[in-house]
Amino acid sequence: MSTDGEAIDGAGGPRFIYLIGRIDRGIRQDFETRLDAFGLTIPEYTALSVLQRRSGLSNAQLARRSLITPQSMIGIVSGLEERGVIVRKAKASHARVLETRLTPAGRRLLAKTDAAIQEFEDELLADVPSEHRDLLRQSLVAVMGRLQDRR
Amino acid sequence: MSTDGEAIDGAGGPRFIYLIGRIDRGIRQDFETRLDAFGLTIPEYTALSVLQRRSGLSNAQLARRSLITPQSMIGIVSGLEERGVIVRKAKASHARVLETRLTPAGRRLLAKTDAAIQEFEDELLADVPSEHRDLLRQSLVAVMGRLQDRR
DNA sequence: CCAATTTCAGAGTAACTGATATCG
DNA sequence: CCGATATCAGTTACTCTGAAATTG
Repeated sequence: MSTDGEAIDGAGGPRFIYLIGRIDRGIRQDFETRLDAFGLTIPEYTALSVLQRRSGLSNAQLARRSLITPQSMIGIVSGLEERGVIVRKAKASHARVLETRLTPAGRRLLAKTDAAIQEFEDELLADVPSEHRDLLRQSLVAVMGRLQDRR
Repeated sequence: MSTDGEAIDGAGGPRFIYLIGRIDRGIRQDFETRLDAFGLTIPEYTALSVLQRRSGLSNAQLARRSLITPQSMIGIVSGLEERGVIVRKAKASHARVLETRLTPAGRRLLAKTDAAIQEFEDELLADVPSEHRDLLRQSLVAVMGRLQDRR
C-alpha cells in the first residue's frame, strides 16, 4: 500500500493526461526488465509487434504508426536487422522504399517474448473488471485515432 | 487520416501496454509545446499539479506518488524552488524532511496553465463518448493502484 | 523540380544507479 | 546502528532537429 495517506484520486480525480504519463512511467521499468531477458528494448519489441500484424511496412510507415520520427525509427530497425530478426528488401515498384519483414528467427523471438509480456499485462489489469477491459481498450484506441490524425 | 491503409487495430486489437506507450509519446510533444508557453516542462507541471491537491508533501513522497526516484524528483523541485513557484520548509517534527508548498505565484501560474491543458485533454477525449469517460478514468486509476502497490 | 524515403550526425530531456550526509 | 530523507554526480535510453542523398 501507498504510505502517503490519501487514495490515488482526490476530489474530481486525476486528469487523463496525468494518468497516461504516470502509468507509462510506472510500466516502463518493469517492462524493460522483462524484455531484457530476451535482449530487446521497448521500442524494438514494439516494432516487432507491429511488423507481426502488418508485414512489409517501410521505415517511414512504421514511424508514422508509432508516432515517432523516421530518424528515430531508423535506429531501431537498423539494430533489429543486424541481429537478423527482420529483413528489409527494396519494394519492386519503388527501389527507394525498403519493405520490412520478420525473419523466422524474429517470429520465434517474438513468440517467446509475447508470452512473458501477456502475463505482465494481466497483472496490470487485474483490478479492472473483465467486462470493462474492452471498453478501456476501445477508449484508448479512440484517443490514438485522434493523435494519428494530426500527423 | 492515416495514409497507411488499415485501421489502427487489427484482429484482436492492440495490447494495453502498446496503447499506453504510444499515446504517451503522441501526447508528449503537444503537451510540451503547450507547456513551453508557460515556461514549464511536463514533470514540473505534474509536480505542481500534485502539490495543489496535496500540499506539504516531501520530496520523497512526491517521488513515490509520481513513480520516479527521489533523485529524479529533486531536480524538478529544485528548479521550481529557484523560480519561486514553490517553497520548501523543514517540518517542525523532523528537520530532515522538507515540506513543499505552492507559493501564490505558483498558484497563479498553475491556474493559467491548467486552463490551456484542459482544452488539450478535451480534444484528445473528443471521440470517447462522455458516458464512457468516467469508466476510462476509473480503469486507469485501477491500473495506477497496481503500480503504486509494488513499491 | 518536387515530394517522399532513407539515413547520418549532433543535441536534449528525463529518467536511472551509485554514493554521501543527516536526522530520529 | 537502522531506516528514511535529501542531494550530488555520472550515466543511459529514447527521441528530436538538421542536413544530405536517392527515387519516382
